[in-house]
Amino acid sequence: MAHKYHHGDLPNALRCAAVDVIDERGLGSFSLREVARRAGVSHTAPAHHFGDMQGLLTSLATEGFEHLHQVLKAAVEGVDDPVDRLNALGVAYVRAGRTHKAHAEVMFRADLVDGDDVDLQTAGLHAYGTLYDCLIELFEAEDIDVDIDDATALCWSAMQGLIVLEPKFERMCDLRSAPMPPIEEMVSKFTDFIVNGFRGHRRQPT
Amino acid sequence: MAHKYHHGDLPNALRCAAVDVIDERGLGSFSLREVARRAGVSHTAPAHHFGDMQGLLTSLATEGFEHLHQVLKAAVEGVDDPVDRLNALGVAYVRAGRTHKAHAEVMFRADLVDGDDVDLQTAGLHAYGTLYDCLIELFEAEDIDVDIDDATALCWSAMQGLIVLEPKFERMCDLRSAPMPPIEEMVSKFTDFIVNGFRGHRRQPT
DNA sequence: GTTAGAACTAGTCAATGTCAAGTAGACAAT
DNA sequence: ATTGTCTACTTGACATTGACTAGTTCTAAC
Repeated sequence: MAHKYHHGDLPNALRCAAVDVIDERGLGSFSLREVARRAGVSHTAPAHHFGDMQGLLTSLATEGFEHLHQVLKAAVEGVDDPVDRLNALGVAYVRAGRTHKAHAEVMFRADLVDGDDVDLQTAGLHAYGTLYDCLIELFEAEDIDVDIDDATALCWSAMQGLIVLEPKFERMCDLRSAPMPPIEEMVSKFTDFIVNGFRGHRRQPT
Repeated sequence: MAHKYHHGDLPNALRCAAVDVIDERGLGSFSLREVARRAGVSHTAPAHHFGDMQGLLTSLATEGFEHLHQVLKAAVEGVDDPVDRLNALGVAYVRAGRTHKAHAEVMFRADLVDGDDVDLQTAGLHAYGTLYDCLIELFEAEDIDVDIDDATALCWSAMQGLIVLEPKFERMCDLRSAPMPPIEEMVSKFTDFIVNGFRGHRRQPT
């Protein structure tokens, strides 16, 4: 027979199916049963592995953060200048949000995921750490006296806001029939402004 | 009898009920029927005024933007210094997000609202304009040469990101048992960094 | 008073998340 | 080989949901 009773790695298959469903129909009309259907299992199979819908989506969000962490690590590799590194992180971040739209949509949706999930937290912390470390290096290199947590928060907020608000910005540009610059360009501008802002807090002004 | 057949202003009553439902049960388990129940009308009454769920939520989002516009206008009133004005806008923005949590949750959810809705667009544009105008004044006052749309995008993104990511930041602080500063303080820090960043693009350096 | 139409209700339908109960296979102990 | 006990699933049922169709009730213009 074609189908084994034991699937092999159903949790992963369900995650993939979930990504497909979100990509095709959007999170608004996401359905556990549709996910099960695509994975070729019964409609209650997902519950067995993830408990409920929140469990599946939390697992997806965790996967998203883990992937983000990898992407961010890869982005700074081989880049020496701290500012370039920061910019590379920003670009990688928004690109990850684009290439993994389904994951990105879920990752910061407090109403859909279980924020207390330990795996989710550690995965998020790892991604956070990459940015955090990058800023430490930058501040040491340029002798900047800014609280790292504040700086990390600003950088992350700006990138996250950019991703969320991009459709709105695009509309604003359309209304004035001005073309919206590619998002990577926006990231570079943001990075430039923010780094400039940090430089206002140098210990010994040049 | 106590109830008139015609409600008087059912659309408004439904919006209020919707806010209550979102506040109490969250957007995840939001239900049109529950809204109707709370408003004391049949389960199909909302459809008559808003078409469908997306219609109701779009109306809520529009209301949110209109309120935000009022709040932002009020925040800058009587504040003369452009930087103080920008800071006041930021504080008002995050406070509006807190005091009107239900609206804020809906306003930027592309999957729940109809982005093509004209009322929603104009309401959003008005709120955007307040920030836009504030930055124009700032740049004129300080002779800064930065594209206003880029600047607006950065300010808005940072504030929006702060609201969305605040729970995450709080968790990061908890994990190191460091207290999270009040969000208004974060806004002021962000504003400071960002304005500093803009100042790096003065036409005639001081 | 009649009538047109707006405001709202009632009933129905397929679809969904979750729960309870059952079944199929793996695997170790006897 | 058989038993027993896991895990990995399935089947069936239930209440709830959004949306649709077809009515019903009230308002107001004439």
